[in-house]
Amino acid sequence: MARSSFQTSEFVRRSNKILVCVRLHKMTVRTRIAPSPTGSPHVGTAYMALFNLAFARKHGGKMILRIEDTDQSRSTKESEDAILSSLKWLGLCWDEGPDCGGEFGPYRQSERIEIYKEAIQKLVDAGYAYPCFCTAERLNEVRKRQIENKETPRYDGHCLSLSKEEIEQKMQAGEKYVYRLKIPDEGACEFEDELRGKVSIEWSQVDHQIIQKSDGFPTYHLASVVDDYHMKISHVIRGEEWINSTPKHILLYEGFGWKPPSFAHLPLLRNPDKSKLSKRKNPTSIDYYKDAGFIPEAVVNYLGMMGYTLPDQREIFDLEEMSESFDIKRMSLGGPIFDIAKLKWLNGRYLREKLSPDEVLQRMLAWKANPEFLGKILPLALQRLETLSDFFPLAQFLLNDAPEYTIDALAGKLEPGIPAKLLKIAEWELEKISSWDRESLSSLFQKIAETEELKLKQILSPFFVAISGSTVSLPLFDSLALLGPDLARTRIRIALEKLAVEGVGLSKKGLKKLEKEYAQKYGNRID
RNA sequence: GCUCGUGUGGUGUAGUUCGGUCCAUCAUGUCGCCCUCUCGAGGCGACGACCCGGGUUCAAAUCCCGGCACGAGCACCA
Repeated sequence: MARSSFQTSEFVRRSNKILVCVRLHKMTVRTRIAPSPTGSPHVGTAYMALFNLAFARKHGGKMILRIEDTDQSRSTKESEDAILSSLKWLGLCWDEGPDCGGEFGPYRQSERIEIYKEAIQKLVDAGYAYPCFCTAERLNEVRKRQIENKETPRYDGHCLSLSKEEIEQKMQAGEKYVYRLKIPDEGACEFEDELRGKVSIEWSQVDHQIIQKSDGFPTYHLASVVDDYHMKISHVIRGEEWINSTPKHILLYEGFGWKPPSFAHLPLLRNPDKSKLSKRKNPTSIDYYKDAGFIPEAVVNYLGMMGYTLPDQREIFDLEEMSESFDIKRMSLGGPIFDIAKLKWLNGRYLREKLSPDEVLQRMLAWKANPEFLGKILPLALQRLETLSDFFPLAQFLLNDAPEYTIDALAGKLEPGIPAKLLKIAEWELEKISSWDRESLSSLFQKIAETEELKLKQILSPFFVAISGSTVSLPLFDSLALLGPDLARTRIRIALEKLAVEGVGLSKKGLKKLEKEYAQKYGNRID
């Protein structure tokens, strides 16, 4: 009896060991998120991070964070820092990354340039890539003609016919060039998507993608494939927006002679009008949700229920609970609409069910009810105080999500249409400022006043209302500075929407006209 | 425009793999009622959906075909 049970357990032990070996050897799950540090931390990044994490955790694997900063003109260190700290705030933590290192670093693409150079040479040698000397003018012309002929715009392979001598000559002459991926002339690329099954895309639809820019930096496609391979990524879980370029990636793996990872393309978060979530229509910055008083647990929980349900349909869960039973096949494929009303409900439940009153108090203190923040408001309010009790009513708009006001207050005494125009211009101009402080904000509005040939005082009234809810309030520029870019922008957007529903906003035509006028007076927009 | 992807109430979803147990689940939202000093929270209830048209079948949300709608991609951006 004792002996046989010993044998049994010995057998189980041994076969477990074998199983574990097989898993470790073949199946070590490694997923990644690869944000590009070109703006404020996006909820979509958090969404992808959450599912990559849940998948990795479920399979006892790791998630890697890699910074994709190959666009040197747009990438900033501030943005990188902001993204890392926002993800940390949410509690979505990575096992390897630029801040904590790891076995397969560096984790910032700008620090891996040599690896890509070598990789591209390998591709050229293998006949998968070639140099291209075409000018932007020629490319534009080709594209124009193709669109006229209703074809998918695509490089025509012009430089493919260059001889070795011609190439050498051009390079020696110092002509600018890029490297392109050579796409097969016919057939289709078929690949397996973990969620959607077989996907087939004709090669004729795929462009001869530039894989190295003329500044010597690789593009996303090349860099991410090379890094995913070197970082031993087993499962690429990313947004649906990448499906159409997956053939390029598969071809790159083939060119290198590497085995591609599995791919899973998740649906994209949507605006209420079903378009891809964008800051024009919805707050997309993680910082907005933090500033507006949401707590990280609720935000993560909410993102988790976008497209996913636990097997028992429970709605309140954390990352750990989600990971335990996580099955990527349970994802819904329709793009979920990011519904702030439901997020608020969920956040409320966390506040009253998951946290104790004392914990809620601590959160509030850490959030804005602290000496530092209130201390910054006080100097602005002081001249306006007669009693201590005057303070909070004055400061209210700096502590709440958004103020309330009437459309009449917003429209003010300005001519109809002017408030909307000013708000829109400011929205665009605010995208351009490099640092969000009193000085920059002040000069921004001075500039608008000058350009629009109005007095500063005149243009400011709609902003006072949009930001504070009243024309009688604390100084605007200081208030904006304290509010931060995300809350401020959202308030301007809300004001614009209010004007639009009242019929005194910008019509489609008006907006087009304003866009042109803006480009002329203020230069190009950044979106 | 071309290509790919996706379609269950206003919104998030279960059910679709292997057709019946689905005159379709749960939640949110809106409205109403109860509780309560008000409001809120909580409880209860109502409203509201299988994109459309064919086909297969005794039986279709589920399988097949054809439409339609929506989204994404089509950059020296990622």
